[in-house]
Amino acid sequence: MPAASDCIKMLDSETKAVETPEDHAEELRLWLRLLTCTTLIEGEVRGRLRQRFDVTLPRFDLMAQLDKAPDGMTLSDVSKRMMVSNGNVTGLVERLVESGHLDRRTSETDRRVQVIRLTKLGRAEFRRMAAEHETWIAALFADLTPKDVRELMRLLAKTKASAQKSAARRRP
Amino acid sequence: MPAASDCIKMLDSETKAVETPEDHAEELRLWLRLLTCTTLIEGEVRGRLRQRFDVTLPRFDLMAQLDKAPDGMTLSDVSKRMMVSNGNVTGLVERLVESGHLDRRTSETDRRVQVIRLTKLGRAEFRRMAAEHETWIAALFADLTPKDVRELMRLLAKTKASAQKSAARRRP
DNA sequence: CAAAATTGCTTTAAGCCTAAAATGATTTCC
DNA sequence: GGAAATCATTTTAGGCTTAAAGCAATTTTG
Repeated sequence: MPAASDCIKMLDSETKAVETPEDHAEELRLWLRLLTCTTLIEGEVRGRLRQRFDVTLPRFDLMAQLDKAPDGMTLSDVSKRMMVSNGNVTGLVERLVESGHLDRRTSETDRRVQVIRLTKLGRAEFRRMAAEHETWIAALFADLTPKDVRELMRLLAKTKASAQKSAARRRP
Repeated sequence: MPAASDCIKMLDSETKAVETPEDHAEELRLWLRLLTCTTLIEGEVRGRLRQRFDVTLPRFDLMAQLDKAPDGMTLSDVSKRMMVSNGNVTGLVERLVESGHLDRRTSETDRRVQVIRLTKLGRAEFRRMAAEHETWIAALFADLTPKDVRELMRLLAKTKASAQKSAARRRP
């Protein structure tokens, strides 16, 4: 019985627009599971950063971006990389400059642009946190074999590409 | 050269505590990719919910939980399911009761407990949104084959279990 | 039974986040 | 050269989020 109805559905979808709504329950379940995994790990990391270093996850993330860019980044760059809104970055940077972790200066060539860098203090603190952070992540993924990790990387790359394509179709 | 140092490292890790910090760059990259995928999809869903239905993602998520529980849930249940703080749920529920989507009543048997349900309006609106939501998710995952989906489900289940185990070790 | 602990929820303070509008600087294009 | 468009950032308004403290109601325990 299920096999038969499947066949009919497939035939329909190969010929013409299907009236019966397609079943996408599997994709939905996949999305919820993906979200659960991320929320779980993110919450754990957030809590540990607060406990151990009294720092928030967004601040850590921002410093991580800057650590990879010794020559600094513009706010727009950061915003794109972190996939958050522009206004969000403004506030985060404000607080991190205030606390002495970031250095912010206006570009010489374009007075619209702000370039931000880690200060010596900021870099030192970030490195200290990052080292520990890496062990937390390793522990959280500890039960995955190297093969699992590779396979997940591959499938998530495919997922990212698929999602980007779909998102781009609406925002060209 | 890299092979030799790998051997040394492996020997070390099989015999005694290693002085040299282990390399967990792969797990770190995996985590970042997982986070990217989730952020990407979540942002897309958030934007569409706002555009099409003028509703926020947290509200939609809360209604989704209640739609699966016709007899209602307590705030604690919701909080656990959604993996958010208690105080967060209080505010969300307040606004959804206000807008007529939720019904909230104090339990007969335990006056600490609040039971919330979808109203007729809430359920109708949610169903309408959920139907469309499902097609968005399907589109975002469209390039994955059924086999990819199955494999991702499996690996994410393993990831979730691993993360839960690791998280539980620190919060028993 | 009454003190102590737990449970369910709310409040508070601080910060995060978005979308949209506003501001100011730079380019583009007649 | 100057109007128009674009770009980088900030501001605004509203909502989300957390951790921690607080308040009742209930359960546990001596």
